[in-house]
Amino acid sequence: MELSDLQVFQAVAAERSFSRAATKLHRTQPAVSQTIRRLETELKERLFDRSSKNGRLTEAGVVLLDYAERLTRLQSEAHLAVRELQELRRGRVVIGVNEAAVQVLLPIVDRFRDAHPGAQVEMRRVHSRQIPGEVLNRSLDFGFVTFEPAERGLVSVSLGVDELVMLVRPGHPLSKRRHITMKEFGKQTVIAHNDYSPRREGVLRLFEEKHAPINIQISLASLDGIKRAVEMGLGVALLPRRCALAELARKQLVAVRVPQLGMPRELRLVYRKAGELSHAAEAFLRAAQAHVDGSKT
Amino acid sequence: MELSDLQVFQAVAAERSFSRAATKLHRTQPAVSQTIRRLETELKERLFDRSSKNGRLTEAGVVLLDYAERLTRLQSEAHLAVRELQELRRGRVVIGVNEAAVQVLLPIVDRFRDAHPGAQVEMRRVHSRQIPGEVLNRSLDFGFVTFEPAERGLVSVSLGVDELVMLVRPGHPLSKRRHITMKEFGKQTVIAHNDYSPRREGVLRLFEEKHAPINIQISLASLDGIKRAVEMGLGVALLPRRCALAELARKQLVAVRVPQLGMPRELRLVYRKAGELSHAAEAFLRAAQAHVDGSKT
DNA sequence: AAGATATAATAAATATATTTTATATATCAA
DNA sequence: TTGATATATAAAATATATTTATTATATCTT
Repeated sequence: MELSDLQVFQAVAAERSFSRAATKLHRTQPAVSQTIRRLETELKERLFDRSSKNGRLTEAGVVLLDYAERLTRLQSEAHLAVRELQELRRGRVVIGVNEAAVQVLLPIVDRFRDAHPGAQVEMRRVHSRQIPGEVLNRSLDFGFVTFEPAERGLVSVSLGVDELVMLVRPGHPLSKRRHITMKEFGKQTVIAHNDYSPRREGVLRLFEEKHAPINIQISLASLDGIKRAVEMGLGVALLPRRCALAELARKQLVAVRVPQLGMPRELRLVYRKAGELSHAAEAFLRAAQAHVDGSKT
Repeated sequence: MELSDLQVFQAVAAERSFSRAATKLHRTQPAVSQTIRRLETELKERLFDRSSKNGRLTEAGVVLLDYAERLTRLQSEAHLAVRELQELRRGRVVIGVNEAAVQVLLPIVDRFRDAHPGAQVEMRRVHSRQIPGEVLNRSLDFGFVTFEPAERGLVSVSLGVDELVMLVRPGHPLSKRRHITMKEFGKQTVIAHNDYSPRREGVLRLFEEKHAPINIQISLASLDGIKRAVEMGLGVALLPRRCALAELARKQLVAVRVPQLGMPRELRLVYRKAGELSHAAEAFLRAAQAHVDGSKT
């Protein structure tokens, strides 16, 4: 009694016909007949009642069918179980991030790779606006955003809070200050990103309302360029603290808060609601959770 | 993935060695190697860790071993279930009877249950007319009838002969008689069933022809009611002897033959022609046969 | 009741798998 | 390193399963 035999048996039982089962299984009718006969001789029992036209199961056939179903189900479960293992090991997590996110995510990625060395992590540059859509359509497993997406079917967890801070070089006159006002910031030479975003517009408008219009004198295309320019003393920048975590730790740059701005922003990891995640993705989520929990304490 | 492959896999896991497993399975070592490799390529996953000498299972191997055990256990359960069916430790016989049959069948059922305590017997109330059809369409395994059904595909065996007798209470004036005439019966107060049947009509007509019309003064809906009424001396009844076997044995009632009626009726068990019966049904048939043979002697 | 049609069983030929035999390679211990 | 043990690989032999062609059987029609 082999699983393949039982599958043939199931097909015959389902189709109520040897020949229909044969075509369904891409075999010939005699092959099916033989398989059934093999089972029957092994069990010393007829499985189908040949006397009636419509392939009716005998009592023994009914009993065996039940077991056949349980056996084939268990077999596919076994396959699945091994696949799941593989997915964790070979699996791949794709995260959509914007430039500013990398430094926040790196410790999580590190923790995840530690636990699952075989798994791959890809961090893909995606504009924040597009992230929810791409997570939903499965182009991404995760997205890193600073807002709570409205799309249903998405969930998000907070990875902490961030705020806009003024970045200056260590020797800068304001570098010893704990915080400054918006007016003070307005007087600075500002180095900024040169792309458009609604949030950026919002910030600029906020400064205008406070009669402290920002004086953007240098605009660059990359976050890294901005930071290097600030380090060189070409001016100051207003960026989320998370964008310069590494430089702040190394004291290459100093962050000065601008409390008036009052724009603390939550960093969120968004993903499809549970049950729709790959095993690798779930493991990544656990790593993220562990990281958040670890940071809190 | 076949059950035989999994059994090889289990042997290797148990022996922690390909070659020891091979000797245990009465195969050669390469055969075992191939089987394992077959499984591994199917699952795209190694099952044993070849790097260490002692055949250690990989993570996937551990997972598969669990399923292999469940699968082989289920397989032997399937075998066992069919065996049990064959040995009649399971199985079920459904018999269609009318009210009058129960007393005749009970000793057969008793004998059958004695031999096969695990088997179930269901006696279902079915109208005589419907019995042949229900036996043919397998709603019933057996039917108890008093005629030989014409349907092809059906066979029947006689369980003996029965006749209509007059039932009276022990103290009744006629209770000591061996037999009476129809005329004598015509003078009695008769308690009868109140439903219609062609046979009943035939009997009534017969009495009229003999100028001894029956005087039905009480008619009841149940066989039991009739017998109780006779016991109470309300009248006499004309019923097949089999209907009152128990009461006759206990001498609660007395049967007096009416030879003129001359309507001995064969009691028959009908069933589908051989080869289409379940093991339980065949065993029941054997019990019936044995009962008939036993009664004759 | 006879013939048509569908379905399953059988037998021989072919194809496919599995096992063995023989040999190679790797690992571990001394 | 060698020698011992264990697993892998390759080719031939064997066994098993599938197909093709045919026959048997049953069911349905008329």
